[in-house]
Amino acid sequence: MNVRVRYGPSPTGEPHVGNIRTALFDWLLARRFGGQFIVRIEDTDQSRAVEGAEQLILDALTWLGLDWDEGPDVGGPYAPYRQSERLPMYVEAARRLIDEGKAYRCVCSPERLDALRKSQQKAKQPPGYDRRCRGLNCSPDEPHVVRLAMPLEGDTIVNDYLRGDVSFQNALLDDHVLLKRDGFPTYHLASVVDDHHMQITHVIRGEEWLSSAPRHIQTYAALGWQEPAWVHIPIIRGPDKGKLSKRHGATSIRQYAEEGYLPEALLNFLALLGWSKDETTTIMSCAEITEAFDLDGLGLSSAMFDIERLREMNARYIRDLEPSDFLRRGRPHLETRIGRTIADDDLDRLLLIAPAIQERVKLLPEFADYTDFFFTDGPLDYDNAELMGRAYRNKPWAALESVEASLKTLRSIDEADWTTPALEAALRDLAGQRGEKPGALFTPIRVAATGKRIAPPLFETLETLGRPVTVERLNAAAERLARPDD
RNA sequence: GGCCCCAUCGUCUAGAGGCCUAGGACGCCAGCCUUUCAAGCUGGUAGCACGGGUUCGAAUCCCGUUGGGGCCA
Repeated sequence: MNVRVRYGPSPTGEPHVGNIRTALFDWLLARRFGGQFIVRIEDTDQSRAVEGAEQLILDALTWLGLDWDEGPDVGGPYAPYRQSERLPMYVEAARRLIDEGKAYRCVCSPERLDALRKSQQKAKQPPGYDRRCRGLNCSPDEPHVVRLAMPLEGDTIVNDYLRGDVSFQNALLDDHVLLKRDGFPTYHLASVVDDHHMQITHVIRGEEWLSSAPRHIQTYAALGWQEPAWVHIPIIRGPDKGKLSKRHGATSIRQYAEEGYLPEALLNFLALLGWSKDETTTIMSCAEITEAFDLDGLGLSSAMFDIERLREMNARYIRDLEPSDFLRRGRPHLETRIGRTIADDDLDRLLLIAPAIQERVKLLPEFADYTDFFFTDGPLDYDNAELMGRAYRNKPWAALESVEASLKTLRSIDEADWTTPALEAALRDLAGQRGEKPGALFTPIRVAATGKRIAPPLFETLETLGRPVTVERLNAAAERLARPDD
């Protein structure tokens, strides 16, 4: 199967999950069948253009691992890949259509169009241009738009790849604008002209375009071109059930990156929104998805974006990371927390405890919560209530006694024996001797060592922290208990 | 309002006439494990929107209703 697909973002802002999923399906189809994935910037609406947006779009694709074969930055055989740089092609197409009587200039003023719309509204008639200029051969010297002369009767059949034939009555479609007053094309013209010239085989786009597909099909017909395969994929819905949009829950890709989602997790999640491999598989690498991807696996009903599911999938991906890889991905968040950079060697101290942390972290920034105390020099920030825990609640003297016992035990362990198994054996033994539950003994140690009630497993933590720091922090805790809060 | 699309657990989905006593995943609930928090393990909860057909047989095909969504305004 020959496949050439394009992703046509408008540089009006950052891409969000809704439109990046379209890019993903484009990319998957291209990679699966050895075709080309093309990025084409659709910047014909000058008023909505946002400075720098194009780069943000490319960055988002790169972050997700979606590489492109042709595009505005890398060029390609059908360059340029920005619509604003392809204006002559649209003008030429429009001119040809006018010459052949398939399109016409329309000099109707915006005011007239406005009045027309209002009167139609009042008369409860279907809105649309009344074709007043059709057949009038308006002068090219006056300000004008170019409209397509749509068929007046009959039906236009959209052969949608997923839905089959969808038929629209031509009588209900008006003569839409191809070229605007400023000489820029509308989406309707530009996408058709470009898709044809760029030899696009499959137009994959959101279902919201299905109702304008007949216009595109008529444009292809008027130009005498062969139409591509139409693949209208279901819309992604937000929590309010409506189309996911910037106003309603659509988060930019960059934001997901900042919140600590892994690109591979987001990719897996997005692929499963509307597509499935089989009855049981949910966790798939990008390579596995690519290998299994097929348009026939796409569903027809719109899916809701369930952030909770994404979170869990992300947690799963984090757990499955190689520990050293995990540390490197978490590092920036830790550095932000402690306000300084961490060298590789220093980071690798955490290798021992990394797997335990991976089990706990759902979003990358949480990495800092489980590791910042390893890199803190001064006194830890916690209060005595935390230190005493449930077992010693309101009993500072008992807590002090416990901490001192732990200290004594820990001091008895040599630097050379300062390992997780030895620490665990010694402290469990101590709990047994004292006849108390392990939890009662361990809680003050944990808080003293980490400054937190919720922390990674204790013994690995102490080993990683090292003997001197552990002893120092327990000493500090003992002092605090001896000197009650003011 | 007109046109169009869609319809399986709360969510994502499997299912293309008998393999369905409707499967999986996330969530949720319970239990186990347990040094906090997690993870893990075991079990459980929950769905074919409704009504008509077609058929020996329908989640699966057809029609209608209802509901949701999209586009145009």
